[in-house]
Order: sequence, then structure tokens, then C-alpha cells
Amino acid sequence: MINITLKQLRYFEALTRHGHFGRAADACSISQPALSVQIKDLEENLGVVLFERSARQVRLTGFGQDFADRARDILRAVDELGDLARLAKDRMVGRLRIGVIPTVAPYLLPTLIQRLHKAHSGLDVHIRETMTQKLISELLDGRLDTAIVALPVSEPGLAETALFDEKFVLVRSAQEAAAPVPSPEGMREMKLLLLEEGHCFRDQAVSFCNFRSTLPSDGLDGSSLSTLVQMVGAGIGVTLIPEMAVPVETRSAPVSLARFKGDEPGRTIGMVWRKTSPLAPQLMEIADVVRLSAEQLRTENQHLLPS
Amino acid sequence: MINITLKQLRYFEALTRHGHFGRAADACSISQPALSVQIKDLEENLGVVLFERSARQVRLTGFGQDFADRARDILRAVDELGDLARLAKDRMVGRLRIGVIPTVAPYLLPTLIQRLHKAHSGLDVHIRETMTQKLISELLDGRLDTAIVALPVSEPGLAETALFDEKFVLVRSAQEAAAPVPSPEGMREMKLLLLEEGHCFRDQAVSFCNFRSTLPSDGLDGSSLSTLVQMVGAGIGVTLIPEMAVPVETRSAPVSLARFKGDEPGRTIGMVWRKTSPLAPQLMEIADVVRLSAEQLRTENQHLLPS
DNA sequence: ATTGATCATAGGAAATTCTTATCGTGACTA
DNA sequence: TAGTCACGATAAGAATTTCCTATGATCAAT
Repeated sequence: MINITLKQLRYFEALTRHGHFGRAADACSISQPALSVQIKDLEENLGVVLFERSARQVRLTGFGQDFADRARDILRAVDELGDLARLAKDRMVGRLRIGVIPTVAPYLLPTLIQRLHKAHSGLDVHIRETMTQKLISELLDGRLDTAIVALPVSEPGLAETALFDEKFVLVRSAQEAAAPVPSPEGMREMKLLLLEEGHCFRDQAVSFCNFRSTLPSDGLDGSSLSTLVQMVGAGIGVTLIPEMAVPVETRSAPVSLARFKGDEPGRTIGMVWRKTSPLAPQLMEIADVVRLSAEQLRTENQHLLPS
Repeated sequence: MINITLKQLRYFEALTRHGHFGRAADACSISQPALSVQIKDLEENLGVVLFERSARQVRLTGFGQDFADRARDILRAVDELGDLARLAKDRMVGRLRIGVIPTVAPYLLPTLIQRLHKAHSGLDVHIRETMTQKLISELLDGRLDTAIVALPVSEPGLAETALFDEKFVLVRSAQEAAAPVPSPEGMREMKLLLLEEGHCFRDQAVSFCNFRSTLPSDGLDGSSLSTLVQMVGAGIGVTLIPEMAVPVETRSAPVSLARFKGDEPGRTIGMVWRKTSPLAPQLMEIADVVRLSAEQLRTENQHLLPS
């Protein structure tokens, strides 16, 4: 059992337009017998005669008419398939699903989305905000195209690229502004407010203070940096926040900021994707946009950071 | 520049369904490398990667998703093309354009159309009623599929088959019913009412009476048999009508009917079509339906005819 | 009847598609 | 950490399809 081919439909369509085997063959850049054979094959496959051949002219049969209408639709749809690909190849286009950790998302996204939209307007950006572990799992599952997380991730299936580094700054109540900045060891004497389990930023803060193990939850873990800063403002304790969060989070709470002396705590934010992802080239471009966004944020808010 | 093929779309579609080259290849009854190559060709033709291959699984890219939706539509349309042909091949189906001369149409068509509809309900019958000359020309132009006319036609490009013979009967006013039936020569003494120029039935009537040439129009030519019979009823003259017209035309006029003695005038009605028409087999079947219709009319109306 | 135009057919060349065999790469296991 | 397995890619030759050139057949017009 042979099958209809697009070639046959193309030749058929040409023949309907020219009503003449020789001229239709020319239009298809093939010899007249090649066209004759393909039309014959098509008719035999279908079991129906499509053309009435007379010495004078080649005419569609009634069935041929109906057939031609549908065939044209199909050829058009196939051409559109090619057009679609040609567009997708040149411009960056289509859905892009980005995952971002919660300690980055609120500060980076406004700028980033604006820039992405400006640079690649064909892009349909979807944002997913959750913790690293979930992002990685969704990435590996193919439910995300890339994720912005703290490095290192060291997951075998993923490729990563660094985006920017940022320090953590100490947040104390406004009254403590003049007190000396504690050393990491000194931190252990203070009431340190942390994010809930699962946030990588919590682990980084804990690790900086050289706590032996994860602290038992005391029921005061905050669900966001914003919450932590509000708590600090209320005099409940101290906390760390990444530089990027400073402009937003310290605006509305009576807190003071301080840099650590010596070996400052900090983190590297990077982008990860599946090593097998065909989007890799595009994602490298996206990474550049993220770097520019981070740079912009840093320069815009330089003056708000402690010196 | 190579082209997308339906084969590639079929393989592609199978791969989207199975997400596994080996199983998709099985489903297509080909080897795995054959499928690999075709998918690769497709991707190269498009210039876009459709699948993300990892050790674990084969997943569609975002573009691949869009592509798959359209590809499926195309494959469905092509299959429907095949279905359409399969239907058209078995049953008699589609448009059928029949031309019929005016001295047959009103009497034959009611029965014929009913029978056609019963025998081939898929048939979309179009009727064109006009004089032989126009019918033949439209037939040759491809604007009709077949025509029912008086034979012979003897047009080189047309095939013909006889359908039925019928005699012409004399129509006189009711008062003349008892008068002897005239011979053809005797007809010349009478006021013979004829159809307009162009009707083959006019020529046949004239020829029966052995008139030398076409008579000069006296402004009384009728545009239909119905008109002629009405005129006879009004006492203006006599006329001939084919047997088939008797039941309809003599119902409402005070006329009498008579058969001619000896060599009765008559005609053969037949069907013609282009020798090149692929519908020829179907048309032979249609011709059978016409014969049955004529037979039915004859038996139904036997009692109305003069003996 | 001859010629010209047109589509069909035939045979061998060219291109393509397929199969088998094999490689390379990850991922799981012992 | 090496071994094994699963899976897709690649290679080479065979099989199939498609195409071209040459020629045949038909029909209409001269």
C-alpha cells in the first residue's frame, strides 16, 4: 500500500493551475513524464480519476475539484510550517519558562522582565518563583527551561553559568546603628533571624556564622526577607540580607545596615539549564540580559548600600 | 533545498507520541536508524531543533510543540483526502450535471430525479434544460457531464447510447376526432403548429411532413409543446407531440389524439457524454436509470395513448 | 494522409530511503 | 569505579523510488 506524498500534491496542484502536463512540469522543474507518472500514481493510490485528459485539454473531474480545494489547504499549511520555523530560527521567540529563587525574584524581576521584553519582544516569558530544590526538579522534568539560583548547583544533568556576585549585609535595629560590627563568631551571641527551611539563603547565612548544624526551628523563621526585616525593625533580632534586597526591604522599616569586616559573606547567583537543552544558545543570550539587569540595579542603588 | 515530506511528518508525529526512537520506529514499521535520519533531516530542513534528546527521554522543544499541533492537523487532512477518495470510489457520489432538451425534460424529469435519488442518494443532481445545440456545446466545454437529447448527435468527441424510442401523435381539436388521419402529404394542407427554431423536435416534425425547407416563421411558433396544444385546443391548427408528452399536455385542453397510419413518425432519445469522460462507467448506470424511468412512464400512461 | 501537439510508456541513470552493524554516551549496579 | 545496559547517532551497502531521455499512441487540424 503506497501513500500520498506531498510531492504528488504539489504536482497535482500545478497541473490544476496549468491544465497542461508539459507546462505544469516546467513549473515544477521536472520532465513531463515525471509529472505524468506521479499524477498516475496519485490517481491509482486514490482509486479515483482526478483529470479528464482529452487531446485538447486537461480538465479536473468533479471529484478532482473537491480534492484540489483540500490539497491546496494542505500545501498552504505545510508552507506555513516552514514559515513558522524560519521565524523561530531567526528571532528569539516563543515560550520561555524561567524559575527564580524567592530571595532574588522580587528584586531582579521587574528590571529583568522589562529588559527581556525590550530585547526579545517575541518572547513569552513565564516566571516560576520557588526554592532551589523544586526549581531543579522541575527543570530536570522539563517543566522549566532555565532557573536563576545560587551557585553551585552541581547537578550532573545541568549546565550552569555565573550571573553576578553579591555580598550579604547585616540588618540591625536603627538603635544599634553605632554598635561595632560583630565577627562571624560574634553573631552566635545574637538572635539571628532566618528564613524557613529549604531556602538556600538560610543555609548560606547559617554557614557564615559557623553554626555546627542547622538550628532547630524556633517558630520564628520568616517566609520572606521582607518579614525578617520587619521583625528586625520591631527589635526581635538581627538578620542578613543580600545587597540586592536592600533598596526594597529597608525602605519601610527602622533598621540600620552594616557591612561585615574582612571576609564578607556573599553568594554567587547563576543560571542553570539542562545540558541537553536546544535552547542553550538562546539561554546564553538571556544570561547576558540578566547580567545587565543586575548591573543596572547595582549602579542605581549604589548610594543606598553601606560603605 | 530539500523539502518537508509527509513521511517525515508521520515519523515525527509517532515520535511525539512515543517519546522514544525505538518504539516510534516500531510503530512506523521501520528501523530505528531510519527514523533517526528522517527526524534529523526534518530538523535540518527547518533549521530548528524539534526534540531534546537526553539519555532518559526524548522531549519536544517549545517550538516542537507548536509544530506538532500543526503537523497533526496536516496529517489528519491528508487522511481525510484518502477517505474522501475511498467514498467517491465505491458509491456514486458528487455533482452530476445533466442537460435535457425541453421536449423531454418536463415529462421525464419528475420520475427520473426521483429514481436517481433513490438509487444513488449521494448524487448531487444539477439539471440544465435547453436546446440540443447549447447542450452539446456546454458538454464539450465541460460545463455538463452528460445530456439527454434526440439521436443521432454524431459529434466526434461524444459517445452516445440510446435510451428509448417514441412515436409522435397527431393533436387535433376535439371536433376533428372523427376525421380520417391524414397522410404525411395530407399534413401539408393543414395549419401545422411548430416549436420555435432550434428545437430538434421542430425539425423532426417538419421532416416527417416532407416540407422542402424550414418554413418561414409566421409568428405563431410556440415556445413549448404546452403552448402548441393550447393553440390546437383553441382551433388554430394541428400539431404533433411525442408520446411522452401526452399525459401532461392533453389533460387541460379540448383536443383529440390520433396515431398515424403506416410509417409512424418518431424519434430516438439518447444520452451523450464526452468520450474522454472518466464518469463513463457511472453514466452507463445513469442511462439504465433513465431507461427504467421511461419504461415506467410508458406503462403508467399506456391507457391515455390512442390505439 | 500528414503533421503537430499532447500525454503515456519504457529502460536505464540518479537520488533517496532503508536495513544491518557498530559506535558513543549516559545512567544504573555491583 | 568498573561493568553493563539502554538508547540514539553514524556508516555502508542494498533496495526502492524518482527522474530523464527516447519513443509510442492518440487526436485534431491541415
